[in-house]
Amino acid sequence: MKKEKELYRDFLRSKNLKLTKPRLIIMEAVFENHEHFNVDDLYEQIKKKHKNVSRATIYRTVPLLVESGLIKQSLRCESKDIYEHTYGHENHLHFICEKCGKIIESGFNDVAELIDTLAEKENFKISEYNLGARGLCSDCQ
Amino acid sequence: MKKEKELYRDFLRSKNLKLTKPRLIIMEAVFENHEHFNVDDLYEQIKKKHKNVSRATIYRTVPLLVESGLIKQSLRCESKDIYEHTYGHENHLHFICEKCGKIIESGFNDVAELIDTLAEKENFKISEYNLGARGLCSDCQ
DNA sequence: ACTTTAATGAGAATGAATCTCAACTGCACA
DNA sequence: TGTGCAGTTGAGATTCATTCTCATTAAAGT
Repeated sequence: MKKEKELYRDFLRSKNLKLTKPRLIIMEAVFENHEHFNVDDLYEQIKKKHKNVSRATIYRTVPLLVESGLIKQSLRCESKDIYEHTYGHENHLHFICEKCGKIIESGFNDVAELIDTLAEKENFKISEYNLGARGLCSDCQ
Repeated sequence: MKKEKELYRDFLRSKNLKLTKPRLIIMEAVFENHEHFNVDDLYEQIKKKHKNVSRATIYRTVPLLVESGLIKQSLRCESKDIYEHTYGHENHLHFICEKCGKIIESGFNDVAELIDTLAEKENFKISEYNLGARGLCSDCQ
């Protein structure tokens, strides 16, 4: 959590953005526990400790966290955008169960390597992988 | 187009769904040209030839086309769901340019194989791959 | 402290997707 | 070919995530 905070500070400074209370509260909430979360989750979680952080501010701050590389947009779920940590987390791919909604994370490195070579062929510079598959988990088959 | 139509017919029959005029019009529009499309594209395209196919009906019909295996949900773009053909199209992965929005399609088989083995480990039955990466295309770098 | 300028909160606005319901239409059967 | 009925449709209303507006507030350099 120490490192994340510093990275975030540096990012804001580098963009001439102010280190405001809401921005800190939101980033702390993000790193408190969630692996995957959406804006609503965040809002509810923050409301418990701090009054007066509005949804609008969360919607405005999340893209900053994405841009800073601390989180990234992940799958959509129940027609909400959902996000996941990237800092300190290995890249991984998602298997999403179509029946129970469970998300299984799996290794990644070999896949990424393969995709890198494909991207190279197209002269495409990858900034973010988006890899997964839908189907049925072992419980639901 | 012959085959698609038959598959669609069979699918509807197998589900005890009626082969109505709007359902035919929509499926014909889908297979007329688009590689990638959203509901709005479809609506505009259909309006040119046929009056009176409502958006609601398109929203109701697209999931049928998905379920029948003729199309699948693809990336989201401009906060709209977008779809792509699957019937008669090799699986592929998408490189999406974050600047100009261009979608580059690239090979797939090796990646799919790799992912299959990962899925096997988790005892997960894949029904649909979802593979891509965001970044910058050669023109936008 | 003061000033400037960006950031915030609250609620209004937007817009894709879904729902409602009266009118309509495939389609099975006579 | 006509009849009945359950599934479908069109049009507009509704929902709900996300974005916008704007008056108020608060960082941060001086």
